[in-house]
Amino acid sequence: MGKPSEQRKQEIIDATLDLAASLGVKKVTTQAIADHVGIAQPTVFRHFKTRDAIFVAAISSIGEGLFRNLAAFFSGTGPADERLHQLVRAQLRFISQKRGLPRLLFSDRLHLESPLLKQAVQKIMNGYTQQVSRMIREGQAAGLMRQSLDADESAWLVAAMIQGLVMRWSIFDFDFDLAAEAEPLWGFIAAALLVEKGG
Amino acid sequence: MGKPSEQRKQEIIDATLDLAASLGVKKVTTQAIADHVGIAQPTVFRHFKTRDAIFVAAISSIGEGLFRNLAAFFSGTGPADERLHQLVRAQLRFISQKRGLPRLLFSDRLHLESPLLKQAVQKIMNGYTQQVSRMIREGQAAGLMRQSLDADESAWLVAAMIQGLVMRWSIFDFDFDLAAEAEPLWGFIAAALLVEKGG
DNA sequence: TATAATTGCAAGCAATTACTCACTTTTATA
DNA sequence: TATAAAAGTGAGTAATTGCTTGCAATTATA
Repeated sequence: MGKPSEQRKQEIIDATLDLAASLGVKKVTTQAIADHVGIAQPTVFRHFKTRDAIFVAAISSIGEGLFRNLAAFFSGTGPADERLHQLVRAQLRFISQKRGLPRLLFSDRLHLESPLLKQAVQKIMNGYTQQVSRMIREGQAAGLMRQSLDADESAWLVAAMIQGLVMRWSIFDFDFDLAAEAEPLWGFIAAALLVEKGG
Repeated sequence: MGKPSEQRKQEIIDATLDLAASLGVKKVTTQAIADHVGIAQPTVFRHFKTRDAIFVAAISSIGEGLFRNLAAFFSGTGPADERLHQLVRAQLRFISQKRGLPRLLFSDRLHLESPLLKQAVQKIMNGYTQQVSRMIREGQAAGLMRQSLDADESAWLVAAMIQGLVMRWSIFDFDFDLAAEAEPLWGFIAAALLVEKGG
């Protein structure tokens, strides 16, 4: 034994997300993590100072993965509406493979207990909506999207829809195909944002 | 002492929601509830068999309050779009006074631990979207709303937007006026749902 | 007023769990 | 190969916390 720390850290993060997905955050004890990784429980604390630090690292890990996954659409060159459509699709596909995310996102650990964790999430959400807002302004500048809607507000609402969708997915125990919701979701967003194509 | 049980039950529910709003669900211990009500901790168990039963009762209490509050808009007589607008406004106003709600809704207690609590929430969500879906179909029948959008899907997405909004409100520590978000939210929903008024 | 049910409490149990400590083994490096 | 740092462990601790129990006070009712 005695793996390099970075590797073990990632194993611990992966175990945390796996366990959160299947058992819920509360049952992700340091013992459960250790068992899942195959190390002793005190060893977990060799790699993370506290249990909360593990959750923060897990959220950050997903956040980075998300941005890596969506970067192409944020800064692509095609028309803004098509890129937004693809963004929504890619995002739901990504999240549908990360069931641990809603479990962490909707945990009460997040919602008052751990300021650090909350800050990490706030940062991700702010970064995300800024990018979407920029895309909407591009769409407006290109005459593709309604001038009447405020870009920032609309970006927040698009984000809110996705969050609400993910929340329903989690509350209903992942019992529908999240990625498949991309099309009706885009139908709604397009109806709201895009200017009517005159016949 | 020795109040009638129904009164004490309500006091316990109110205390639970108060504490959840200010401290987060995890810190709502039976001891904290007892202190807040002004009774001894074991006395709590005279009125609720388990701690979870308290949360279920609290969620149900809010659910009933919500439907009581929105019933008029669900079954009103005016045009569907105006009623939906008012519904959104009333709903956000109602929720903005119930900060304990998102704390419970986004607690990990809900998200795998307590099937009863989850069922209670699923029931409320289903009932809500059914009503909204019906309103949208009325709007479509009256020629006010786009035929191209599926009423059920749209109802879920409207609900998702509100949930996402409430979630942001909670993550950002209630630091913006939730009720004031009703107008931009309606602007977006209206753009999506309503048929363009031909000039 | 006698009786039974309800509401109340102090004390404590049993289980959980994040985290520490003393110590050994492995890995890296000079 | 000698040495130090890193990674690992078994055993244990301290704190929390949902819930039980035995008993007293209150309330309702006959």
